[in-house]
Amino acid sequence: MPELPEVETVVRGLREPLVGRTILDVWTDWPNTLRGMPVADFAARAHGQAVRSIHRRAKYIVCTLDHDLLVVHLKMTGRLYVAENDAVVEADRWVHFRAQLDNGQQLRFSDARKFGFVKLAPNLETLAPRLGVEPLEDGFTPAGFSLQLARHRTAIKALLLDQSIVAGVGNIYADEALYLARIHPLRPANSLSEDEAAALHAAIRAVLAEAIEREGASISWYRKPDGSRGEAQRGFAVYGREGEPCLTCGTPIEKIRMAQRGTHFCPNCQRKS
DNA sequence: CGGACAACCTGGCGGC
DNA sequence: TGCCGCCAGGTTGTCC
Repeated sequence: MPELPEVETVVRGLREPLVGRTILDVWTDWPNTLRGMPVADFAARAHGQAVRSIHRRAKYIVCTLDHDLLVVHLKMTGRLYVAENDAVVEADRWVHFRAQLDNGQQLRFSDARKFGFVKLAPNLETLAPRLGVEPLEDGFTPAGFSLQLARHRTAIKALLLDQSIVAGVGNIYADEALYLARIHPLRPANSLSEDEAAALHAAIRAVLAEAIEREGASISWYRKPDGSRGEAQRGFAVYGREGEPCLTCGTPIEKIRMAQRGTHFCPNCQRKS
């Protein structure tokens, strides 16, 4: 579910209720949510640590505690939110982790598919050693991106999904960015001209920034921490629009399978050559 | 290095 | 209604 804009929206929504709070205890009903750390060890280590700050790196939610990082990955169906101790919300149906806070509230992690995780770690590098550049930060430049593309002959869509190149782009925004840049998803990365690389660089930034403004895309599972839906799906030009007319030329949008992922594009606007 | 594919899991949906 | 197969926004590891 969540790609960079969704994770960013969650982080922004949790900052106010979470920063400054102290963790007292934790609970889980699905131990693998903690990926190997016994819940008793997790609880003992987290106990008494305050949340100093919260930020996003790629699709990871990173809470800086006094002595550790609390790292959450939502994967496909994860939701993270803060609720009053006795409050019952819809997402609780799939809740697998709770952290008791010092103010009568709880941080809850809900995850229908159980792909996501909550970990305590000294740093993010150990957990995710090869994350690429943040696409919305200054380090992401047209020239640098062009150099990266030149080093790979794999399909450009597959490269956009590779978190070690650009971190945070997922299946939806890869399709949307390629459409905006008018580049066919099957084009070998090293076949893009400098102009095309620059156009794709700009398109990645544009689709991500717009989706953040719309507070993420609620196609199925994603919700903001307050339980409401994002609106970014309203801006999609190709994702989920198979057979519908291209917004530019009217040609029906095609859906193909590549890198095991659904891939949407306009066969007229996005040429192979 | 790259591509294919399985694994991790469950829910929702379309088809019959 | 019920059952079945298929699909899903992510990441990692293995095999060839």
